[in-house]
Amino acid sequence: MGIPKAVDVEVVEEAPFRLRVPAQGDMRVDGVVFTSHELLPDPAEDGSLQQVVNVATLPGIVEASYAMPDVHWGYGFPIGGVAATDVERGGVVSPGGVGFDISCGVRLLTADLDRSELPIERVMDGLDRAVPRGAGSGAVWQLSGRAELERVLLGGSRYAVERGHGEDRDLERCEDGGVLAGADPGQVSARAVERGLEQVGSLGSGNHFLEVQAVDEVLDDVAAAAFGLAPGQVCVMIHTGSRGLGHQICTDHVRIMDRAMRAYGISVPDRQLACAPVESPEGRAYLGAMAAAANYGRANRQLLAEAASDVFERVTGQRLSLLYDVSHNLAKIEEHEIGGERRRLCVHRKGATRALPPGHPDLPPALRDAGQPVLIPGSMGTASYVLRGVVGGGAFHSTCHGAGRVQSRKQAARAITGGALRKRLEGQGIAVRGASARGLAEEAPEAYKDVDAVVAAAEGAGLCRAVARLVPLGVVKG
DNA sequence: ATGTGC
Repeated sequence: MGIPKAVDVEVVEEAPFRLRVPAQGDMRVDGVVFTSHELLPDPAEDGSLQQVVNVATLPGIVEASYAMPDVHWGYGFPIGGVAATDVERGGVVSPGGVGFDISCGVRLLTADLDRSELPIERVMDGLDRAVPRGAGSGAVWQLSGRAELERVLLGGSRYAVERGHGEDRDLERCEDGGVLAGADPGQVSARAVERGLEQVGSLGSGNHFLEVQAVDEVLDDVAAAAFGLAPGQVCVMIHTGSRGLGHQICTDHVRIMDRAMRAYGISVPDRQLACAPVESPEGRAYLGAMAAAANYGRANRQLLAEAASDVFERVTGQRLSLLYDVSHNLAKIEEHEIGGERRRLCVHRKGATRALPPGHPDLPPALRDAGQPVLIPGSMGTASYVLRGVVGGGAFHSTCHGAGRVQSRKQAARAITGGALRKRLEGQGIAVRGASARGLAEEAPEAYKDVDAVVAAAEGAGLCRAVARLVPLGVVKG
């Protein structure tokens, strides 16, 4: 990606955890970063602030080019970036604003068990056998061919439930009821299909994981009760996405848009911001393929959750119950008020989570009073969080998605060996299963920001409220 | 993130 452009931008701390970059040059709106100077990555090593500036030049962008407290350098857009464009006023959609792992997200399940009564080693041994992971193929489901894959692309978690992998209640506990509308399998290339056939129900690698966790601390009694969370309670968190299929779709459509941009008279400061009007053949094609990948990612998490639940039933006699499933890499068409008018916007969230406030009509009745659960996976061996949306929030009802990297994978692998890290985790009482030594080292906690500080910043910025802090008991990694 | 990389 090269060396970051030396940024010479004015950054104004206008409120605690709210830095503003006033529009200058080609910027159509200001940049707003919900963080402190301490959490902001060093511009000499990380290009994310420049990327916030670049995104502000996109046609049709409204309000501001936003970034969350876990912001860091990504492909075109920063990871932690939120940007909305006005569909009826030439607004664009950009695959770089979603990222390569389309619909990467998190699912949290609860067990009716206290950590003191959990036979963790036996559960971990069961999960070790039941959870396909690592690069390449190997998955819970074997699909018969393109026709069946298309049902996954159109149906998401709903199709998995129809096939007996879960129950109807699960769908109420998924963003969009488990299936994103508008999927168009016709826009998914043969190569993406080929990669997707053998990966439905697989974790992948990198920062993806399945963790057995316990509630360490309840921070909002009322919301925690509504979410079914109590101190000491055992939970399972699954963090994964759309695997090779989503990656291939992003690759394909970046190329298509890179070629098409000129015809629409669009110029961007970075080719990685390749984009096209939402209402153009290329824009619609991408959004159709993206929705297909989103549904693939949801079916993926549904199948892994069922596999984990089967293990819990065998070992403890209890199945798991779905608290919620969120995506943190997606562009969605949503209505928001801009300058006193309801507008149709294309909201890109890349490494950012939708966080609907209490009372929002899109929430299921059981969650409507408390607000949308927001699931924040911490880095390996550190805490994770459950947050909730708040009235008044900001950035089109969005908040952070995780700790956010501060070291590259290469830097992290240089700093520690996988073996040493495994020993350290086991010394902390965290069971580790099936991780490659290299993969483990790349995910060392010191390669990430402090998740407690990120959550404090998101709360301090008024984007969300913390509901519970979770700590890991065991981790399954690719 | 990714059948991991100029």
